[in-house]
Amino acid sequence: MDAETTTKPRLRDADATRARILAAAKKEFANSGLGGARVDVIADTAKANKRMIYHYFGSKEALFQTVVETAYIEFRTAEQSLKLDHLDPKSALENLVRFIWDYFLKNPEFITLVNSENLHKAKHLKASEAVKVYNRRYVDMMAGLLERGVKDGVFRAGIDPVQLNITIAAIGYYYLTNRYTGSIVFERDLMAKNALAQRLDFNIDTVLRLVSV
Amino acid sequence: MDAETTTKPRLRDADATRARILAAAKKEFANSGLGGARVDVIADTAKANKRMIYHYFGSKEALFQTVVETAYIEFRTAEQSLKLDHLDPKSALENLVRFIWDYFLKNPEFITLVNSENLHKAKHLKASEAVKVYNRRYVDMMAGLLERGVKDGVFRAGIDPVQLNITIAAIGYYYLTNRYTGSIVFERDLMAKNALAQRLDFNIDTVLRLVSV
DNA sequence: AGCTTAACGCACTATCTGGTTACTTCGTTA
DNA sequence: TAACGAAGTAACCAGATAGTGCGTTAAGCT
Repeated sequence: MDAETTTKPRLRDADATRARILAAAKKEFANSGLGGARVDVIADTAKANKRMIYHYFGSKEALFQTVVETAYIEFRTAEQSLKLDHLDPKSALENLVRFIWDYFLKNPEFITLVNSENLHKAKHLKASEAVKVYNRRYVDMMAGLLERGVKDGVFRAGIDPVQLNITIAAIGYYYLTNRYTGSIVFERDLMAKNALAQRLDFNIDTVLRLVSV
Repeated sequence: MDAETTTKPRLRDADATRARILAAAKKEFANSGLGGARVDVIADTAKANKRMIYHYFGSKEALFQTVVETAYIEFRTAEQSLKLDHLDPKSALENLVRFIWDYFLKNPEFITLVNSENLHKAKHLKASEAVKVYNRRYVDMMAGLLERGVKDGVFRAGIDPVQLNITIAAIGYYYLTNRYTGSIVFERDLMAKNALAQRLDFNIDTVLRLVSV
């Protein structure tokens, strides 16, 4: 009837239903972990029937696997969209630290999903070749950035890009994943606006001191 | 009959049973998270009856709470046993980084328990006053160490001891908690002996560069 | 020895939960 | 427009799971 231009609200839309289930699953798995998540809750949240979950994904664990893999690829894709080549090495590195911090902050589910996956010894991620490919590209980018900095005389030589990469993620990730216990033991609100800004500054400083000559 | 000198294997020993349950629970919660842990498994592992768990701890969640609180206090207690006062500030800091790394490495359950507790927004740790007290003492120690370094002219002034503390934990914790996904995406065995040694060196370097004048 | 208290364990249940069966309804196309 | 496959649903099931009722027996005390 009407052309493809108008978005007709289809009563039956496989892609849309699948996407709703995936989004609901991401939320539920992030909130409760694999063991704590409830398939019925996912179905309800997705406004779908539980049968549909098994129709599209096969099992609870297969659904979890898809969620985790998707989350990883989304992260690396976002990272790839960063254009750092035209910046001087120091600014580029600072932007990278800032980007990763912001991503973790705005996507708290990502962190909890990664934690869950590691609790299960990464058995759901093992299959994925896509993740490796994305990551290789990312490590190469980091290596190139370091090299450029050395050539410019602003970075010291001999830094392992993987170690640096892990450290950049670590100083943001740890702070945010442990925000609840952290806020208790340190008796300050780690998620207060100024606390977050202060932490980001500290992290940028840490990384720049680490690579400087 | 025989004196208290000989350790008689008592058939009924409340403390021993309680301790066995606690140890089993720690293991099970660390392996499977709160949602994935099974009370029956804990009872079996503890060679106790499930009834005993409810007798001593009341509920699965109360047991989890005890496990988490105990793990925290054990960590801070071990930390306190470090004697750093007689060392020059740099060596003291290096020893601290080394200690925390070793502790995380040798107590992997600690990390997974903290992750689980944060997944649940630290609702089980909220009550505990003991944890706060231990932590205050620790932060004070760190502040004193920094101050001493400044006075000696080896550390720069103005470093927030809490931020530094978080960073020291972060660069070890993140590497170890994400060892499984990390080993996949970076395509190297992060837990290999030389990889671990390399990481510790990198971390010590990171911290010393961070505090140096 | 007798008595009281607390450790201990069997066997049970109400409920939950992942997964399925059997069926209906919509959309597309021959 | 008939008909066929795909999308969708409700009701159901078997096994799992947190939690208990109640009886038994060891340990300590007098």
